[in-house]
Amino acid sequence: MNADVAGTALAAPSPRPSGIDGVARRIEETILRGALGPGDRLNELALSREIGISRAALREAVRRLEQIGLVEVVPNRGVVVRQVSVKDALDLYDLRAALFRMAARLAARRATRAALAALREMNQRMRLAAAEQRFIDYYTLNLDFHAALMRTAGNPPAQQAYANAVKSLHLFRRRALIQPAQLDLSLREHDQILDAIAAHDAVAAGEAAEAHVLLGRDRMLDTLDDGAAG
Amino acid sequence: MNADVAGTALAAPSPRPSGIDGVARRIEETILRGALGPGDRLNELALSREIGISRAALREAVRRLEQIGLVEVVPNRGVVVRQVSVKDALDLYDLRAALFRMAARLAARRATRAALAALREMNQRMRLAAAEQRFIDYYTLNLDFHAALMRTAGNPPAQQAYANAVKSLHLFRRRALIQPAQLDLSLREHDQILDAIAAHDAVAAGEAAEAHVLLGRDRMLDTLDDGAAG
DNA sequence: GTCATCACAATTGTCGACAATCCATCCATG
DNA sequence: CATGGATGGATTGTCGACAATTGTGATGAC
Repeated sequence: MNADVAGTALAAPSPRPSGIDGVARRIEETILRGALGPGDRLNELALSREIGISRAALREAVRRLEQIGLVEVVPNRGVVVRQVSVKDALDLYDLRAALFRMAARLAARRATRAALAALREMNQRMRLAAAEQRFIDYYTLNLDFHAALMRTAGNPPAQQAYANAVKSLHLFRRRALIQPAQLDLSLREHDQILDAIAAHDAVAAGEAAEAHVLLGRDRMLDTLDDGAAG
Repeated sequence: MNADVAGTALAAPSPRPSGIDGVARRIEETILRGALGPGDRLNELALSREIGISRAALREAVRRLEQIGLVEVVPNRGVVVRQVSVKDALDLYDLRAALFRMAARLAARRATRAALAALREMNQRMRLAAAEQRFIDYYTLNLDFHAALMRTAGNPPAQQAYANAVKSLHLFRRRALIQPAQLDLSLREHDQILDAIAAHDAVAAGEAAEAHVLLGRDRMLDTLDDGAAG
């Protein structure tokens, strides 16, 4: 995760959907998987050679990533993977809370029985993963659950804003370190959201969803304090 | 607002902050001011010649606009100014409502006396513009008021998401047609939001802000129905 | 020994040209 | 006359090269 590691970062043979979109997604995956960490610099020439495209195409892709918030562009000095401060992370949690509340409210009105069942099943799989201490699976399933709920809301711009916020939060250093005891809390909060949606209670669903994200923020802050204190 | 008008659309001598950012903003202004309307095609060669830059630079700028949601890119077929359907507009209103609620809640806790005073003054100027039937001024001031409140919340990613939603809504055909009688309602809703912020009542401020946007959505829908009926 | 100046290497910004694709038109054929 | 395919123009996709800027290291003056 040192600076200027572009030369070795992109070895993974992702299926590459051609075009700028595919290139952008490929760099995005590389950043999100941690091969390129916050603060790392993106050398345009090296990166383009690595991927096998021209600099012009690479630059177009990078502009998209800039708008998403994954990288910062300093004129005449290049692009670096964005550094997400604690303040930034808190802002992103607040944003996520607002969007998730909105989605839950809409889902309470719009969710089909099939969509609700799918959400319930995802939550069950999360519960299983937690019980078996498969924390990485739990983490992935958790992302999927939230994304699925956002999709159920049927509001594409909100869905995209939420997805962008999640991506930026990936760049926050001190994530992970989930404390197993807290997984049960989180799962029960999911149940509350789903129960409210099943009852078509938009207000309750919204409040539960908002609270869930904000409690997640608090749990993140706790691990931060622990890390600083111990 | 016909198709393929790129050749004459950008005559306005905007102050051009150099770099991709300036180019993107310039095209954005052109679209938002209506010189390029929804569905219009952007000819890369003509546009780049018009602005006085190369196609490569233009394409980088356009990629940003795509991520914002102002244009759609169809592979091998070019970019067109996005068409915002009624469904899209409703989604954007819902998104705005959620973000505006969040901002008002935060502002109730964070707003300084000076910021609140500034918001109050903007609202007064809106009242004056409404009284004098300067509807265009009113419209601009209204945008400024909302943007200022979002800024006061101190949450940059939310602020940007809100700004993007507003820009996309500009592309919605049937906006404008504000009915003067509704301006008073909107102004009083602003007062309610500001009163709640002044009282540091986050819950009331949030509810008032959310209601304000959703009522604005309803008012927009009314003019739509009128237009269809009459 | 410290600081200012200058030249060089590295990287980004910009550009024009070539290749690939799409669309409209025209022509041949049933 | 309708339909399918070929052809040409126009537009987008991609690329490599050149110009401009920045950072770095060496050199010299105080």
